[in-house]
Amino acid sequence: MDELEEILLGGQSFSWSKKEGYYEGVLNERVYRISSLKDCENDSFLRSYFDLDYDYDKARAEIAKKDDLLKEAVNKFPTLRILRQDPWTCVISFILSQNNNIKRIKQLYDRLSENYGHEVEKGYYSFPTASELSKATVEELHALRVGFRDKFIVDAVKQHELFNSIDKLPFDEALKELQKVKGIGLKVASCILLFGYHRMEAFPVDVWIKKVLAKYYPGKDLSYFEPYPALCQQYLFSFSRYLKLE
DNA sequence: CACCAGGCCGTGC
DNA sequence: GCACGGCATGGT
Repeated sequence: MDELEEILLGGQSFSWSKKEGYYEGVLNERVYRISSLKDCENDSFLRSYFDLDYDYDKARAEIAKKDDLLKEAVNKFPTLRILRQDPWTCVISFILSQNNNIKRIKQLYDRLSENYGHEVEKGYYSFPTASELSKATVEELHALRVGFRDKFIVDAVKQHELFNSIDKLPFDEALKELQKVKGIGLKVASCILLFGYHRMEAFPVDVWIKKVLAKYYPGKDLSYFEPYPALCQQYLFSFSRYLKLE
């Protein structure tokens, strides 16, 4: 595994595809092709996107001191970072994510891009904006195989202005506000706040996190993971999947 | 054929 | 407030 694989294909973004020796993704109205974090240092968009100005080494060192499991997780995924993604893209991506797997979420993400986004390079389509997705009907979305999530996407589009006010809200209020949209519950709202608004207080609890908490942290309060809840969560998520916890 | 995946909604208590 | 069944789809 190279240093980008878990960051780009591990379930926080669905914008990227692995090619021979590099990754490519449509972001910022263009196609990016990168093979290492070093490729991102001199591009202002990618520098922010990969959160390159944050001291992950310091955070990792402190997290590794908490317990042996986190130490193993940090060592297994030494370059894992939290991406700073576009909020709207995260809203729809994580609505698609419910009761779904990463591979199929990516398929649906690409299908929405090809059908409602616009071409930025021959054969490459941007993820649709709220305005572009407003053209989609429940029936059309269902025909693209999004399943029961069809009406959730339509509701998110209808309430898209709500996502402009999230940044100003305290964390708990932002969580509540996002859940006014059908199909956004606590977990999806947490993912949107973390990956779309870079709210590092978030601690999304999905089936993998549930397994790792039950097995290794029974009865523990989430405050145990302070002051790096989101990062601890992300390391544990990746490690839980790596271990294939039952 | 089951069972599962970065869960949520509606219902019933 | 909490427990439960149902839900579209495709992979294993």
